[in-house]
Amino acid sequence: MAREHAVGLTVRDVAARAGVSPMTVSRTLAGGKNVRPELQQRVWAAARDLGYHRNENARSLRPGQPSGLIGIAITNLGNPYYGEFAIGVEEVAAQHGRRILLGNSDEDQARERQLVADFVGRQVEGLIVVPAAGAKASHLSRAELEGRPLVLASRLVDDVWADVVVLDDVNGAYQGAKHLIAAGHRRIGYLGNVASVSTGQRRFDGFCRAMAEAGLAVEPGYVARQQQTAASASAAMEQLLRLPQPPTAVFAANNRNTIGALTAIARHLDGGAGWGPSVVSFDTFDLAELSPVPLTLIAHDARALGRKAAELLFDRADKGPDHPPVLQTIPVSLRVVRPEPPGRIEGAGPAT
Amino acid sequence: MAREHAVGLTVRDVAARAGVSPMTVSRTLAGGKNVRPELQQRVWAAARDLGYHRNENARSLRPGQPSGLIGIAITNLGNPYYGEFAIGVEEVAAQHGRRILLGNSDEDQARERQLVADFVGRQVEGLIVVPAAGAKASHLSRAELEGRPLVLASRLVDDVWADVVVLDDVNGAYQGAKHLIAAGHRRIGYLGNVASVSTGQRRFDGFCRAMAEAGLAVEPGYVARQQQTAASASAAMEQLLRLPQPPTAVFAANNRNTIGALTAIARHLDGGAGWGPSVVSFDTFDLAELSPVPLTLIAHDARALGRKAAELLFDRADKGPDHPPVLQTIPVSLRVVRPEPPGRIEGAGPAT
DNA sequence: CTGTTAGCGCTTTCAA
DNA sequence: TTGAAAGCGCTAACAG
Repeated sequence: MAREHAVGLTVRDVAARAGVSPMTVSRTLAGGKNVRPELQQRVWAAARDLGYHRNENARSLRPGQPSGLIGIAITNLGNPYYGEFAIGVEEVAAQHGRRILLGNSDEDQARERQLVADFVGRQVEGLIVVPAAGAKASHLSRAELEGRPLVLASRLVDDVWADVVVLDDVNGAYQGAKHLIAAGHRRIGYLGNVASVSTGQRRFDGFCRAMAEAGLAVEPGYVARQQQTAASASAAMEQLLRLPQPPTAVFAANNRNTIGALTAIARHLDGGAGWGPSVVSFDTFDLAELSPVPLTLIAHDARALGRKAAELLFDRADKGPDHPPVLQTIPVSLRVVRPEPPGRIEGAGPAT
Repeated sequence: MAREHAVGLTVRDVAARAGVSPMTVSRTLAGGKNVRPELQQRVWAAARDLGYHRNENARSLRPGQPSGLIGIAITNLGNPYYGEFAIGVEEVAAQHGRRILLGNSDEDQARERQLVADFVGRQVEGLIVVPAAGAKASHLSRAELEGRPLVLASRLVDDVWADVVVLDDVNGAYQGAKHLIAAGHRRIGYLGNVASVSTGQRRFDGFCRAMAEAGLAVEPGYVARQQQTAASASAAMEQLLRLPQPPTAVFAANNRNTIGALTAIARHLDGGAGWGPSVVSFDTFDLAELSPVPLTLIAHDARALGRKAAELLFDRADKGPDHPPVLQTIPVSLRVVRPEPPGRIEGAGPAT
């Protein structure tokens, strides 16, 4: 228990204490292959007494030795969706004995580029990137990554050679829009992400497909696709509510847009309006049950997305870099939180 | 532009290409002190053409060289509160050119211990830890950390020599409870965290103080302090609602408990009950505006908490390890989201 | 201003 | 089964 203010201990310190050579210490700590059990005991005891921690950086300096690090770049950790995603990655990484190097790109390409470069400099064994809006392939090329495996998560980027795991965006949005149409809605608004984010485009595509199949036009005046925050989504929703003929339902393409929409709708109702539009939301979120209007979620498991991303990374390490890229899709499912009351739509609309 | 599948490039490769010595490359990349501008140009060009990334691990191997890494252990990244916290830390760390090594302890002491040990092995320059429930001082001792600075965030741990940044838990809870009492409430329930988490204890203390000052007893039947998840909080709230004399108001000591409580209350109201208890919530959360009952938040800035934690860490690096530990408090403030209608309490309670 | 030498902590040879 | 030597990529310290 003579654990002093230990700093800068090395294998040699442990070796000296155990009365063996540094190599015996190294071998023991690496698993003990070809080391007499008795010596192993001595080494472990010495390491414990001294409070020795193997220097992982020095260890990975040797070529062929893995660094044990995985780099993750996320656009917005404050979004619980990405928080769950990160947990999923971390879970699988920890199972494989790897640690997470985390960066928040804040939806900024320059920052993302910087993060990726730094991850490479730190010898990460692989990268998992949720690409920022408008991110290009250049800083994600194989050359730039020095051959390290890359997994794109949640969002796609053109012309990048990488494994990809995304939600079933197109189909999910299609199902969600169909759900509204089947309930009788004809005037349907759309609140979504910028098109430079692949989910923004894919979900809008699914929405449009359902509308087209039903013979409904996607009115530009009902579409707002620039909202990255709940606050701006709330403002966009208010615009829709102020229209002479507001939509009877709204498709919100992610949790920030849904939260903004519901906030605006609640304010609207508190203001005395007796009526508010139904909502379909891509993504789940807390307190969905409190929705004052009919609400259906396009639900999915963000943690599973993170787990799958990490699994793809480790799979790639096994398969080698030359197998063709994999594209995995995480399923989504409709979850009706507050059903549409019968006959609601016929009488829908603002009091005139 | 001859950027090939570059892997394992070293200063020597760059030096060869630039026609200089490795030291000139090193000096240039380190800022260019005492290197002729012309040579610097050549070096940068060579590095760019080759796609060279400096090996940060090798760089930090040299004693005195900082690793550029900060370790963070968080209990639950999926909680947006901690997501915001992590962003705050990352922001400040990035400003200082440091990168984040992140681990999710999942409220598990063993996992936290493992994370901390690994962070030390990776030569982090400092650690920021949100201690898991019941975490003890042993694995956070100065010896165990080999003298690295430690900041405890959000929660306290006894007998740990570390800087600390916490929310103003006691006073916040006190103000929140007083707010309910001032509104006329006498039967007040409490939903909170386990006492082995310092916030759980501190917030309960503040609550009790306000109750005592008002001459009100804290009825054990109205107190539930074992909920770590929204689901269990919801169940606890249902219990309270089923009491013959349910509380007219509830103090929820964190966001998970509030979300559970509001969910249960909403279900209760949907079930036809005309009445539900008022709520005061420690922590903010999305969609608070949708609360069906009077709601006041004890609000604070989780990102600021993260920023402050990182600042304390860098301050400590300047001040040296022997200055006495600092305890910083992040202020909180009451925010009325849905006010108490006048005369509500007199008639409160279940229909009999 | 530039280059050479040496060594950070660890582990892969290779020899005993 | 154990140890000695060498070297991973980088940069202080010291020449030149």
